[in-house]
Parts: sequence; structure tokens; C-alpha cells
Amino acid sequence: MIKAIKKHKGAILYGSSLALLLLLLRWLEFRFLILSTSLDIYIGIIAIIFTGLGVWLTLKLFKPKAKTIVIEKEVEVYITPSPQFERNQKELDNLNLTSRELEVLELMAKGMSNQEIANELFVSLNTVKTHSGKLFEKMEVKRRTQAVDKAKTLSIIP
Amino acid sequence: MIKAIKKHKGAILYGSSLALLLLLLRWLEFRFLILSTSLDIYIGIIAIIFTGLGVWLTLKLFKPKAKTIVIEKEVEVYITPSPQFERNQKELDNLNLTSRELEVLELMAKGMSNQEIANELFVSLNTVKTHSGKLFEKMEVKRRTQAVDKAKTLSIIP
DNA sequence: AGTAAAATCACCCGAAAGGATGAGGCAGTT
DNA sequence: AACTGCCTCATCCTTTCGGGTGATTTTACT
Repeated sequence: MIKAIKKHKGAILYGSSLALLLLLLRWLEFRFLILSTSLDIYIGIIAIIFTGLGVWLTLKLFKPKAKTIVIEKEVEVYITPSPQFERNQKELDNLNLTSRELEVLELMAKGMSNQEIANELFVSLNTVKTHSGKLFEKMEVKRRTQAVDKAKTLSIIP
Repeated sequence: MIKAIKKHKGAILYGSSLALLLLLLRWLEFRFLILSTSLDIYIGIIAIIFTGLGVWLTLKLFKPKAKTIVIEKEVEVYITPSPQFERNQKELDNLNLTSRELEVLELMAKGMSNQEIANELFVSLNTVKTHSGKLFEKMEVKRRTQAVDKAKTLSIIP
């Protein structure tokens, strides 16, 4: 139903606006007869109105989605000049990660899956999940991608 | 010289067409008086002509200008004064990513979920999935974490 | 005017990830 | 011995991801 309306939006728009303008025209004609306004002015008004109609219709019908959305967003960016990586030990200490959690984090940062990390560390998948879970808690993040991003900005990992 | 004409194409176009129409108007008025054509028909003709003028003008003048560019501004707040990120354009070109895919990649790198990216870009979750899928193909990776890692290594994203 | 690429959205399905919880083992401390 | 922190593993459940496919619409270019 809504789709049908959308599909024929153009026709509906044009039809209704035309009807509205015809009414306006009649009213103007009436005014014209009553007040005996000069023909020139009447014609002028008609011309302006219909020029406007043309412009409006064209804009509405031919460029319906000509919206330009400009998004301005403030982003906090922590960038550390690092030709050579230098681990930020203080931040690392603050997080209070265990050695195993840090290992998991580093492997995560390489894009490895939990299963791959498990194989790498010779532990079960469940163990990796446990580590990653605690890791996320300590780092106050919800996903591994967030953890990696945060760890990099804090210079905990290269 | 030609440049000047191009620059003021709008004004010239509008002016000349207006003048032409006024002439036409006068001629029609003349005909109207001579032949005693009904006022309704006269008005109708005027209306049609000027609607056409509006449509034509809009198409001529605003269509080329309708080449709107969606700009996404990022005001970066640097907490740590640091050297600016320098994008490796060559690597980026090699990957042949579309603008949308790059946007998705950048938001991924911030640790956002597909759903969050969808909200950010005002598109559906499915669309983000499509973009990310193609992104992984082009980057020859299997996971978002790998994509982010590779992109950072290649200096495609900060 | 017709084509090609890009962007959008949808549906299905399986895999991966993540949350919650419990539990056993092991080393160091008190 | 009791306590604590860490590592290990498990089960259950939900959410998120990713692959595959197909469709429509925009946009760009010719």
C-alpha cells in the first residue's frame, strides 16, 4: 500500500498541486473581476505562479533525493609518533592484565580467531574465550575490535 | 570571454528567455484582443507556457549544479600532539575499494559493530554486511580484525 | 539511450564471538 | 591449612559475523 503511494508519488503530487493551482486561479480571476485589477497584473501573477510551479515541480519530481548530508563529527584521536614501538607500561599496568590475557590480546591484534589463538597457545577454545572475556572486562570494551583499537591507541601493543 | 559567458550563462539564459516570453505574451494579448479569444484559453496558454518555462529553467540551470557531493567532515581533536597520518594512496588504489567500503573499513577500525556502522551511515545492517563482504574479498582477508590489521599495516587507515 | 559500476536491501544459514556461570588444578602467600 | 590469583576447561545461550544469492535503484560514463 505504502509502496504504491511511493511509486505514484509523482503523479499524486502533480495532480494535487495542479488542482490547488486551478482553485487559486479561479479565486484570482474572481478577485480580478470584482476589483477590476488591470489585466497586466493578473497575467503577471499567473506567469509568476506558474513559473514557480514549474520550478517547484521539477525540483520535487526530478530531484527528489537531492539531499546533501554533511556530517560533522568530533573524534578524539590519540596518535603516538612511533617509528619504533615503545610500550606504554603505565597504561598496561593500569589495566592490570595477566600475561595470558596480554598474549591473547596481541594475537587478536594480528587478526587471529579465537580458534587460531587456541592452537597457537596450545589451549582449548574455551580457555581463549575465558581470557578474552576477562580481557574485555578489564579494558571496558565489548568487542575484540574495540580492544585492539584501544590497545593500539594506548600503545600497549604495536 | 567564453568563460565569462559560461559563468553568467544562468543570468543570460534567464534574461533572454524572459524577454522572449514577454514578447510572446504581448503577441498573445494582441491576438486575444483582435480575435476575442476567451479569457480562459488565454490564461491557460499563459499558465502552460510559464509552467514550461519553470521546468525548463530548472532543468537547464540547476541540473548541472545538482552535482552535489556528500562531504563527511571529521574534526579531529588531538590529545597528543603528533605527526599527521599520511595515507598510502598507492596501496589504497591497488585494493580498488569503493568509497563506501573504505568508510566501513574505517569505522570497523574504530571497533564498531556492523549494526553501529549501519546507524552511523544511515543504511541497513544488510548493506553494511554487503560492503564488508566485498571489502574482505578485495583485501583477501577472512575477518574484520584481519582487515583492520592489514589496513593499518599498509597505512591505509591511521 | 544504453551499459557498467556502485549502492542499497533482503533472506537464509552456518560459523565465530561473547556473556554467564561453575569448577578443578597449581603456585605463592599468610 | 586456608586463602588468593591465575590458568584451565566446560556448558548453555545469545548476539554478531560472514558467505551466498538475488533484486532494485543510483550514478557515471559513453
